[in-house]
Amino acid sequence: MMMIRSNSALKSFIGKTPLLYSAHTTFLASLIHSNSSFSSNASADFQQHSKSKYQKVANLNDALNLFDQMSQQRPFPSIIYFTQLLHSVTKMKHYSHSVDLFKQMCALRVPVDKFTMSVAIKCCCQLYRTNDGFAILGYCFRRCIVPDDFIFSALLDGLILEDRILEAEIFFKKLIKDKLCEPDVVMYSTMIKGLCKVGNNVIAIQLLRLMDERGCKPDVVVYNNIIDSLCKDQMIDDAFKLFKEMVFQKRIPPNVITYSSLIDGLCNLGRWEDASKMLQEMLDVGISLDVHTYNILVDAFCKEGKIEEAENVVDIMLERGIVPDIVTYNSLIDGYCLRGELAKAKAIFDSMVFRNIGPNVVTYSSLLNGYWKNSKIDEAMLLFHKMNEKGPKPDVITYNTMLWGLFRVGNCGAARKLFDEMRAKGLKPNECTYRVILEGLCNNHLIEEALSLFHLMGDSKLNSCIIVYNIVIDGASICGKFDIAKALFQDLTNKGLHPNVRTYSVMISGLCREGLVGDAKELFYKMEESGCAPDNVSYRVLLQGYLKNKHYVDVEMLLHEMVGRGYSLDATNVSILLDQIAAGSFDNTLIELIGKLVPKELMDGPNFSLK
DNA sequence: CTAGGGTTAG
Repeated sequence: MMMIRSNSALKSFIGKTPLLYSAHTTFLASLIHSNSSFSSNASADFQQHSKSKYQKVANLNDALNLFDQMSQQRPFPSIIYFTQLLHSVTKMKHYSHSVDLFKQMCALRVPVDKFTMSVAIKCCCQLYRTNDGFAILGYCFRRCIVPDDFIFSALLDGLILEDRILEAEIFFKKLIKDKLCEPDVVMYSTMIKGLCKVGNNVIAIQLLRLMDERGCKPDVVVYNNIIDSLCKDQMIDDAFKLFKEMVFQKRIPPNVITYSSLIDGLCNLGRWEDASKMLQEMLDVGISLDVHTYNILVDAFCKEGKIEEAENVVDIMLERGIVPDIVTYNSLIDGYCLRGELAKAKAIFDSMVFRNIGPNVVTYSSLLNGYWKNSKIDEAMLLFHKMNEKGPKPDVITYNTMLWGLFRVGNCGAARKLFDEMRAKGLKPNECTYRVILEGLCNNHLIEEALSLFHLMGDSKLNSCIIVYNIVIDGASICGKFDIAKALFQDLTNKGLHPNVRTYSVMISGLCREGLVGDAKELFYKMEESGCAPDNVSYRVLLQGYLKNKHYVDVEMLLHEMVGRGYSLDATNVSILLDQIAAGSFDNTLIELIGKLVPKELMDGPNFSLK
């Protein structure tokens, strides 16, 4: 059975590079040969028996009914039972109901204690209402309840959830300085998570060292936080350094999350063979893949366009008794969308209902994204309509997707309306929203509006972002306002921002568009000096500038450099070069040089017969 | 004696 599937997978790889093929196969092989993972639930069952009925409520309704009964008894049942019930509701993630029950308890004068407070604070924080959490902390002080690590951790976590990292840091330091508590491993881990969240891996590692020095031994969760963050930032070598430190120096056994993070990091870098090795290592040390790990693999295959492989992984999951969840199906939808197979994506979307998995906001957004990327305007509009009628509530990402699509088809008016609508619904546009709008306006030649929006952002985080600058600089330059582009380029350094490769490429392209080839060349060689090496795109842009401005003297040198760096030409370059060859502008040595720079994809095209 | 906190996937 498995062999047949592997063979069909094999077919899909014919024509691809052998390395990729074997890496994928090994990858699958290690999946196939791994042990089935039917873990014993004996201990869980045992624990079930010792649990009270307040801890075992199956759903929200039961919990609410039970609460009603309890609140009518006199005297009140033990606060322990109330708190257990509250905790059950919290574990079901019905945080707002939990807070509600807590409020009722207070109103009924049920003698709430530290444990109750702790659950209530936790719920406020998870609802992005950390300020309310702090209000309950004040209530604790008034009631002479001394808050403990649990309460402080919940508050710290809330600040981090709301991206209030600076406040989190101040709070954390204050706790230590005022000796309100000595942070334990969970609190350190939470603070470290926050630092990682804002990309401050270096400080996170410093805190890891500090906690060790202060006598709080880091555990696998602390390491996982940093390892995952490093993986997400594509700093996989650092991640492995930490991994080895954890395993060999600290003797902390990695868990399924450690491996999953590393495998995810490797897959995102396209390092299939290494990912495969890690998967094997994980199985060798006796850790089975869980639904998250499988989902990472499904997602990785989907992102590579290897849907057949992804489907194989799903089959393996099913065979092993691991039920694919909404994340699995969302990845598959993404994968089919990426390949332009919208009917397949829609089929999965529709099938989810039968599997008792209701499509969530991610599912809808993915399919919408697929429709827009493939120019299925009507389908996108219809699906969005359906979503508003009877689907999950669209979130910022949904709106960003819609805005992107509307701008792409040039419907700036509808985009405007939708933007107003999203704000009317109380959704806060994020950085991505502004990028989408700026780019949309620029691409539709509405540079004035883009600039006024850009200036409207003032000195916020939003326009102190190099990506945003790149968009506006490019937009201004495309719209013939190169003086503005130049001013913006100056402006960003004044703000202490560093131009990146893209910024330089955009500027070089702009200079060339203005016919200022000399300046373009100067900037091109300056960027390397500034520690920003030109990439393939920079070369292609400059070459295009040289050619379009008939600046032939530097072409040969540039081509040689491109060969040296292993770069290649794009379709535009090749097309102009072919014209020039036909016109006799280049001699034979140059034609040979060009031949080395034409990528295989372009060679196969019917328009290019360059040998 | 019974109760509470942190890690992976758009």
